[in-house]
Amino acid sequence: MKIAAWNVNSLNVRLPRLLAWLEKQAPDIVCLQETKCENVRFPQDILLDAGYQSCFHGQKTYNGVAILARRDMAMSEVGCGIDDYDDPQARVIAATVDKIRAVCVYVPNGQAVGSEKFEYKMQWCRHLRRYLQEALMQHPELVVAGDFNIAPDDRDVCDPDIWRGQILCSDEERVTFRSFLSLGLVDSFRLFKQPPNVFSWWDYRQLGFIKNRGLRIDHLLISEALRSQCISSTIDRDERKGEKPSDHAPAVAEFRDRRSALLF
DNA sequence: ATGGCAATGTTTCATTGA
Repeated sequence: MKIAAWNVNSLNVRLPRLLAWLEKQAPDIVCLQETKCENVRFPQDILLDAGYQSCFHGQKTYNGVAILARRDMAMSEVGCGIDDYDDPQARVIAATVDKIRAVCVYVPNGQAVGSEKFEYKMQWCRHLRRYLQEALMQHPELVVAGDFNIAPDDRDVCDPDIWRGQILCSDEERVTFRSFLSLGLVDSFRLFKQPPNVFSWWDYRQLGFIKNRGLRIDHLLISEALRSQCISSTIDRDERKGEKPSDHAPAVAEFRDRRSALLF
């Protein structure tokens, strides 16, 4: 079982690449961010033809999230947004897929430390934490997948000295990231020995990808109940190559086959 | 010191992203 998180930076533009990627990687669950796609325009039928059902929470121009699941899996309990938090921005969608609760998140960027958008990011994250705490109580097998817009520590930053204290890397954001983990979640990527300088986002400008000047800001956090089932967690760097890539590469976690386990 | 790329709609520029 493979679960992925991918900020596609416009589903409309990325659809050909998404379809090719689904066929190549055959993930079971995919959490998409920055679909920038209103619900009425969501390419539900095309994805169904490709073998995936979907739920989506979009808006015009900005943000937008969706969860894809293989058609033969059971998807239920779809929830949009954070409960008891009126957020005009479409940044969260959750669904239960074959007993796993998947929460797809697009954390605000924050623009600059101390800015109004930074305060929104911090407040938003406090609401997300409360929401995840509740979700964990109801669903022990939980995945929080998406674009967190936080590089958890210096290993996740191409040039820590340049980025120190900057947006995506500030202490306040890193404390916030750890506050998610303290709920009983773990960064699946760090469960495994990883090579250095693995990132999930590279600036389109200044040959950022060629020079590997990136950040690891896209994450798959998993609950304790899923930890022992997780067998790998990687970034599909190749997806950042070629024609019209997203500026983010997908994060993919693989889990031991659950179907046999369900028999007992 | 600034913008540099890409996507969107308010479209031939401004805004946003990270």
